[in-house]
Amino acid sequence: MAKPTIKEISKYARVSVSTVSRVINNMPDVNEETRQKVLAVIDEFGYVPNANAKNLKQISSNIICIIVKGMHNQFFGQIIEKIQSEIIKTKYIPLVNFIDENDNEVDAAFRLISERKAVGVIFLGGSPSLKTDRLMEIDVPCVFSTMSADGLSLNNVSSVCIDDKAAAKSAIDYLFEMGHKRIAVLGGQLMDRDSIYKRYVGALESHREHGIEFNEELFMQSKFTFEDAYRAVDKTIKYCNSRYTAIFAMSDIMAIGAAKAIFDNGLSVPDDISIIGFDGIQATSYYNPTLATVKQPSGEIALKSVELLIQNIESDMVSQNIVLGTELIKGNSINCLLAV
Amino acid sequence: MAKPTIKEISKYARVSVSTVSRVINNMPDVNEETRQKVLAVIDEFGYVPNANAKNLKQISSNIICIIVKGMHNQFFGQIIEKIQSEIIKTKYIPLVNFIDENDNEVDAAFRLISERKAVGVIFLGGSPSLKTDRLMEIDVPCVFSTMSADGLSLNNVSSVCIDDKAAAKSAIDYLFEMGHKRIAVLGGQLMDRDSIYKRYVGALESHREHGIEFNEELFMQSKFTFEDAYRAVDKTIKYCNSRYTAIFAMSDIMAIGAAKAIFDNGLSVPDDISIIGFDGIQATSYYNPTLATVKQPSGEIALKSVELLIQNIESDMVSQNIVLGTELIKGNSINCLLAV
DNA sequence: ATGAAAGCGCTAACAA
DNA sequence: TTGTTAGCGCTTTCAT
Repeated sequence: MAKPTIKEISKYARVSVSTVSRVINNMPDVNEETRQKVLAVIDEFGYVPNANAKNLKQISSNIICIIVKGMHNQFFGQIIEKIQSEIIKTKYIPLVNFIDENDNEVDAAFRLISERKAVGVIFLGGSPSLKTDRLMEIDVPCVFSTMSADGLSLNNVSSVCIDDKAAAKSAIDYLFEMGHKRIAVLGGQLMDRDSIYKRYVGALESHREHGIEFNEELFMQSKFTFEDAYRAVDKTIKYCNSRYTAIFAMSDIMAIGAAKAIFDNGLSVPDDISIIGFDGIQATSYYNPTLATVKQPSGEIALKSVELLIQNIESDMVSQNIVLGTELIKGNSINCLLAV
Repeated sequence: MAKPTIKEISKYARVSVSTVSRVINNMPDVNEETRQKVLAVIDEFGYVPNANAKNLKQISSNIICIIVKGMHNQFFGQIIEKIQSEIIKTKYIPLVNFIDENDNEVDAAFRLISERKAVGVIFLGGSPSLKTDRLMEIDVPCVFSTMSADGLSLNNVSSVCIDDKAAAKSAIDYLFEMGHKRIAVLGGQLMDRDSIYKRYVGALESHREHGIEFNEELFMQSKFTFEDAYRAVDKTIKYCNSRYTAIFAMSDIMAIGAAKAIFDNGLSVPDDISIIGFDGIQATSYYNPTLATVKQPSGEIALKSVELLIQNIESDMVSQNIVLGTELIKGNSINCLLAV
């Protein structure tokens, strides 16, 4: 038999379709003998229930969809893998969707919810928080992973992230501690994504606390890619008269692009310019020199995202914003400018 | 209205459900006026067809599933993204599934085909070719992406990959050209994955052609991770008496791990030990020094994989094994030992 | 504990 | 060109 249906199974097991349905759904009200008989037939014919029919009937599907925007880096890679594996342990089914940088992530979520009857959504990357009007219309729980939903006051949206401001501040604080005074910030478009702006504010705050005014010229805007970070840093080295002794990069990928630009200009990391990155991807530990970074607890972020989402799906919990701690990894990419 | 169905739309548009169905499926036999009217109502109510119902009815689903085993690297990341975006351009729907290193990828495919009625499968990573018996039972077209299915003689299985043997050989040839004689090979478990074995054979062949016998001691086994490659290389530097002047790593990730181990032992790349990697991920261009590598045409692999699969889904094509060319990227990680 | 039967939302004959 | 209708495979009342 090619693809047996529940009907066929019921025929061969000499029971009704409802009984077979009860067996495959582990209902308690089935005679043990009957259950065994049905199970045997299912096994014999290699029967697999048709998820489409099941979901059609049940209206909802226990699909959790994960919408990923911009997965150019291992940081997201790690998180996605972990999210998937955590979801699989439950009765839910992960559906990973990579969307283009130019696509609207909330629209994508909508589509999946309508089309596939997804029961929950995890957003990874992008800036769904800027699409509140559309987001509000989503009638299943959502979790922003690595991005804050604080202040959004949407009760279907929760978040698991770090304190971007504090994390960025700790990085700059460290640079100041090491005697740096002219610190460049390599980041994305401000306002564009919340976390980017917060990191920027953290950088400013650290400057203020150290009694140093941040020179706007030392902000280098770049996309979160190797090449764009390279380009940005290369340009300032070649053409700008604002000199700096350290760079705070808003991602490790950018930090690596920056480092390469420095090397290619015949300079050294950290002797000429120190660098600290952000995220804590594995590649930083294997770079030459080992890159300092602010490590996000990616495993924990993934785990909490899934837990929180499932909680929200199963009970009517209120929206929560979980903030996790970061860890400063010192590496060998920062020079101490203080006479010891 | 919460979630309008085709019925509701038909009611409000004052047409029958079949007409609505015709409109949403772009059938030609609909009066343009009627079509516009229906479209307007669909838009007004924000109607989205229920994919479950559609697939249930159609038995098949136009879902293409992509089974990814071990996505620890950007190489796969790039390919997945491209495969997704190519599939989206068609009428098919990508369903990405990451599976654990210990899970059986063919079983996973089976599940998706049965449960979701997937119409095609792309395998990325893992070693499905070792599971021919189970693979044979799959009744939808499959494509191995980056892995060869040559010699499998399963007519539902095609592949898009590079010539691993030739590619590895070209890397080692280049090392010989640069005057290296004692070349270490850093690779995975032989026999485990076809492509790994082929790369090994390519390495041997190059040695033979250059009249040099490959010293088995110079084969370092490692998983395809930074840390394991690091461990393997660190060990040989510290404890082995077999010295080498160059390493051929079977992946760029391994090459980076190897490089770091060399640096941490106070040696230099390329002055003490030269390195060439494999895959051609972006990180190699941004490493310090720029790493030599054998670049796989990842975009083309992704594109051809999708094209081939769809061809096989739509017409009854015979199984094909497409082999694409690689490019040797020279980088700065290889020292020339020849007196010039 | 089990069965009969009514749909879930959609497509695809077939009829008009 | 449009409408009517019979299922697709399953779950879930409601009887028994």
